[in-house]
Amino acid sequence: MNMKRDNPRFRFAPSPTGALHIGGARTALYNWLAARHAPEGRLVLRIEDTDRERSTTENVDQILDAMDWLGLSYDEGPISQAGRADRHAAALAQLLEAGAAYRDSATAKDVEAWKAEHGAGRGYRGTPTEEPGAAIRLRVPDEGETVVEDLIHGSVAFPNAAYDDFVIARADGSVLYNFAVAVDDAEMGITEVVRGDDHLSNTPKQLLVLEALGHEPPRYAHLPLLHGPDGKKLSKRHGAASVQELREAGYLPAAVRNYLALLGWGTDDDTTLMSTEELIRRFDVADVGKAAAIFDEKKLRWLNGRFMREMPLDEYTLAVARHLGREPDERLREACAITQDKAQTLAEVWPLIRFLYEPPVDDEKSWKKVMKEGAGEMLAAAAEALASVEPYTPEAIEGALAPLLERFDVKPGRLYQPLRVAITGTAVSPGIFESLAALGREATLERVRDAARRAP
RNA sequence: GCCGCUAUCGUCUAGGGGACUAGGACGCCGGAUUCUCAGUCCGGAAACCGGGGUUCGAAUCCCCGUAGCGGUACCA
Repeated sequence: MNMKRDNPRFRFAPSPTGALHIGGARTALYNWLAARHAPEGRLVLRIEDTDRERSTTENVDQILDAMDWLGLSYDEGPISQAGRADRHAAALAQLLEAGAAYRDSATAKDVEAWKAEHGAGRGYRGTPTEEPGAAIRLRVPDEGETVVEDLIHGSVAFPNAAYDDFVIARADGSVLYNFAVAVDDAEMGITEVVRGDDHLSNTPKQLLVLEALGHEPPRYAHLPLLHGPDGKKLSKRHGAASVQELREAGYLPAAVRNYLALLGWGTDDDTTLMSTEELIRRFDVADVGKAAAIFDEKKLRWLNGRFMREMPLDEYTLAVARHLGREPDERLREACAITQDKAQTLAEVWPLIRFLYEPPVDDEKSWKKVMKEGAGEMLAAAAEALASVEPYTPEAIEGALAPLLERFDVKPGRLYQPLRVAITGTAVSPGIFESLAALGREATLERVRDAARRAP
């Protein structure tokens, strides 16, 4: 935030109607970065669960799990909005008492009829009633406009006349979103509201509630939305749409934070690769752009690869182990060592090291492609060389194999590709000398001799 | 329909009246690294939505249009 407040209080307020998707994750990230950037910033997590039909505890757990995996901590909460019903009821009573809100038994059809009569541009104005089955509406002025001072969009004015006297509480007394949000933000001392652009048009309503209640409004920043590759709103159709899916796809939390931060926000010097510390240091909500961004997994993959390559081997091994659901032992560490500069996601590691754990399964296409006439003879010779090489290291192995190239008068690929297929079953693997060494002499000889017998 | 937001390479963006022959990154294409794939390095193609203004000068300011998106629920 550009204007420094002493103790800015941010909030992330997801509704638990599904898993935390990428757009929500970015909103959470921006709030977190801004809160951590400010000297005494605090972040409150509030669960907007006033829609009891769609809100489930499973979804709440998923959101908490996603926040945890992303490394986004919060200072207060999670606070259930539904759990604050008594506070909402009190605020409601206050407005009813003051005449700022009233009971109205109008149905959706009635509102429609009213508009047909008064014009589509006029907001609905109801008639107070004492009937029991009536909802509660807020009185909206007919004149003037409500102005949202937005950190990203500047001043945005909305004509009051265009807004209905909107329903703030159901007939049963339970409150609705725009009312609950305004009350909670005010009573929880929220000073900075950073949320998606889809709430910009809702903000005047919340401002009206705040004003009726006599509360100071928080500062607002509405973030541009995230879209899928087709330009439409992001959804399951677009591949990895939830945080959990990102994790399963093998992305690193730090890379996801970096990528998400860059979606809608950039640095003046075009820095792309940033540690989370640097993100916190440089992030400013006021610098966020105005246009919706498209989530492009290709760039995330690249960024993720960069993070994977820069990790210390132990950390990298641990990340791979957790992704595979294994214990990080010495064998895995060795396997990771020869793949670290090849994979872009954790999910790509296993196919590269699988041959160290399981017998090779011949990929027919690879076999046919590399096992040309004479391959069997070369493999047999290679086995012989490998049987006696000492020590059994990548360097020594290379030294023992190189003379065969001259002896058979072939290019390196003619020898190394058959060897690769012999030990891994496929034509793609980490470096051949590293792979032979990692496999170990015994297993190597067994596989190479077996291939030598079967090759032409 | 009404109210509102947005608009620079395919994508993320820099730029905020002259420094723009519009910069960077991903992706793409080509080359190098002669063990595969990847990685890495080098090079290349690629954009100011359209039309009017304002101004000596507009990607930048204003208006109109177009397109996309959001809101318009007793959803959040």
